This record gives sequence, structure tokens and C-alpha cells, in this order.
Amino acid sequence: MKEELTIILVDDHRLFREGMKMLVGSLKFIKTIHEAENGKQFLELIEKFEPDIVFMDIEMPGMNGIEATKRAVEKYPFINIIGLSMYGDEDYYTGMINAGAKGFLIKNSGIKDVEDAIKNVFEGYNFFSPEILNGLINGMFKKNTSRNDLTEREVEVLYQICKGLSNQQIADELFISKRTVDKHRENLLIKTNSKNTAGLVIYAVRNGIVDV
Amino acid sequence: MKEELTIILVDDHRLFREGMKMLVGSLKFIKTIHEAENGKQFLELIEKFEPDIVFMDIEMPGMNGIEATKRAVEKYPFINIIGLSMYGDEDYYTGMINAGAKGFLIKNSGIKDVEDAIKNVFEGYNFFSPEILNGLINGMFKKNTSRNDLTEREVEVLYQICKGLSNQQIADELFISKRTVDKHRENLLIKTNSKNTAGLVIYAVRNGIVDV
DNA sequence: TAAAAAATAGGTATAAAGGCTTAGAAATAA
DNA sequence: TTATTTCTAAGCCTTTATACCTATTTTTTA
Repeated sequence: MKEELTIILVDDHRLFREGMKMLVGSLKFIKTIHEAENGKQFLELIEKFEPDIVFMDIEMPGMNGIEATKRAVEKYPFINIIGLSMYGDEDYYTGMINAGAKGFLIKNSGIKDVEDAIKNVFEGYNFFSPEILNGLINGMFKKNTSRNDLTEREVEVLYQICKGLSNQQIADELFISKRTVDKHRENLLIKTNSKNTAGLVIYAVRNGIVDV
Repeated sequence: MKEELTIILVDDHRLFREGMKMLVGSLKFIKTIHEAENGKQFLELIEKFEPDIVFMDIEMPGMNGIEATKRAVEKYPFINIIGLSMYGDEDYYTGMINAGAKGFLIKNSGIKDVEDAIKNVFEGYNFFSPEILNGLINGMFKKNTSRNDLTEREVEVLYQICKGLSNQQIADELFISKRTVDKHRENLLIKTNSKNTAGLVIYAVRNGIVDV
């Protein structure tokens, strides 16, 4: 490993970013590390910095990591994205892998795993935290039913719902009609197979649309 | 600031701990940083290392940060604990302050805030992320009713709410009148300081009343 | 460019939740 | 035993959510 790699780190928590930046920066083969605090910001940085490796958190307000990965891979098929998540939850990393991520680390990993992940992924292999490999193999035998994902706007609305806002308040927040929010909410209930607000919030928590 | 401080960092995510360790370690007046990955482990380290400052995450499996802080302060009244959390959520930091924490940082903070927090708290002052000060002041003018924890029945009702049941369905489930469930729900909103169902569910998730 | 999907928004309902008040019975604590 | 808390329940009223319609504009995809 003689290369000097450029990294982009996407996470909404500055303290985590700064810590991770120092941690990754301590590896000898890293040249520069750029930061983005959400999916949208990240997408704007790709062209500018041409990263060798991207670390992508999943739970982020606005555009989450899965969505951001999908869009990035679509435009830059050879981009090397490594997912990051608090949980070993199955939906999380299968979502990231389907979106085109080359690796996945749980945030309980150590610097050694980070180093291995970078090296492997940069050399064209995959890398997954040992803790989640089991779940991956199990997942292969389960349903392949592509669970409807939510649209960008729906995720946005759901996020506001979790904050405890009413439809009218959400409408004001997003500068759209209350009736549009009503409609999004209706579609959310259908897509998430929920009966009411409680179900929506649980779904949001499970799918990393809100942090808890 | 000439002192050489000893820090204990309590967080269940190794990657965050390692990053934070490097970040805090980069400050000149820090001597050593010890780590604990949960409340229980932390309590065992206090006597051994006599920390000048403790950074304490709130969300942790097993014993959470609030409980760990309570116990630590009970035994070592002069211990300097700074809470850490993903959210600017009011319940969180009021919980930590009531438990005896001297400061609170949201994880969206930068190294400068961390430095300020350490200095202030070590010198006997309090330190709170600017983002949460507002909430704190508002909270002072609100009810001072030391928010009771929920009764057994209330927890039961809340659990059913999270399952997506309506008040009528919950009433049938628990063999009581719908109006009684209405009342419990009303009390739940007040006690958890929520505005609606979404807030109740988030509260339930945060307090381990439902698994997610 | 045509087709599909997503975002927008209104009509018209009913169901459910939320807010404020009172109050008795049962369990628990001082 | 008395006092307090909890559980129970209801009235009354307002707001919000849910359900099922239709439908236009914009964006994305094939």
C-alpha cells in the first residue's frame, strides 16, 4: 500500500466526524480527508475531490446514506463506498449493499478494521465487519422482495412526523400545502404497512430515518 | 490551564471512542484517557483512575448514562461528568443534569466545544452546548414538577400504543374503558413532555419500553 | 419522446387523538 | 390509620389523523 488515498467522510455528527478524521488520518497511506454532513452535500463533493474511499453513515436527516449511495453509484459506478452504522441490523447493510456499497463497518469497530476495510475495498475486494457477515449469509436465504423504499420527500415528511409536528406544521416547514402532507402521510402508511402514526415512527427508527 | 487531566470516556461504540480519544488526546493539557463501554464498566474504573473529567454517552445497552451518572455522583459527589448525546432533546440533558452531570455536549459539537467544556467543568463551572441552552432556559419556566417516571399501567398503555393499537383496541386488550385509556394517554403526554403519538413512541424507544 | 413515477393539492367523510374538568374506588406509603 | 398515588371513568369540545376520491404539474426513466 504505497498509494496516497483521498477519503470523504459522510456523517451528520461533527464530533464523530472529527474523531474519525483523526483516526483515519493517522493511517500512513491517507492523503486527505474531506467531510460532508449529509447525503446531499456529499454528492456535491464527489466530482470536486474524486475520493478513493467514502465512509458513509446511514442514519442522517434529509437524505440518508442508502439513498446517497444509490445516487453516487449511479453516476460514478466505480466509487468505493463503505457503509457505517450503529447497528448490526440486517436491513441496514443489505440496503447499503443493494445500493452499491463495497463494504460495511459497524461503529463498534476498531482502527484495525477501518484499515482493513480501506485496503480491501480499494483493491477491489469487499469488506464487512465480522459481526454482520453472519446476518448477510442468513439474509441470502430470506426474502428477496425488494421492500418499497420511500421517496426523498416521503422520508423528509416522515422525519418531521417523528419530530412531533402536525401535518399543518410540516406543511409550513416544507412550504407546501397541508393537503400534500396529508397525501404523503397516507402513502407512508401504505408503503410502510403501518396503521397509524405509532407505526410510522417505529418504522422510521428501524430504518434509520431518525436517530434514537 | 497547566494541569494534566485524566479522562474517562464512556460510550458503547468503539469507533466513536477511538476517534474521540484521539481528538481529546490532541489537547495539550490531557494526560491519560481511559475507556469504558458501558455504565457498569465505568463504575469499576472510577476508583482505579480517579478521573478529572468523564465523558458519558447516554444511549448505552445495559446501564445507560443517566443511571451510571446517578450512581457515580452518589458515591463521588465531586466527580465531573459531561453528558454526550446525539440529540438536543430536552429530556436527555435534564435527565443528566438531575443525575448530577456538570455539562452536556451534543455530538454535533466540534473540538473547540470539547475543550471549553473540559476547562469550564474542571474549574467548577457548568458547560452546555449552545444548542441546548435555549431548551434549558425554556424548561426552567415550564413545570418544575420533577417529571415522575411512568406508572406500571402507563408503561403498559404506552407499549400498546407503540404496537399501533388505538385507544379502543387497547381498552379491549386490557379490559378497561376506552375513557380510561384516553386518560392514561393524556397523562403520558404530560409526563413525557410530548405533543402527540410520535413523541410518545420516540420516548418509548429511548427508554427501552419497546425494542426496535 | 412517450411512459412512469413523484410531488403537488383539493373534496368529503369518519375515526381518533388531544385538552380540560370532575370524581370515586383501590392500592400504597407515611 | 390517614394521606397520597394510582387506576378507574365520564362529559364536552376541538384538533388532527385516516380513508378514499380525483387530478394537474414536474421530474425521472425507458
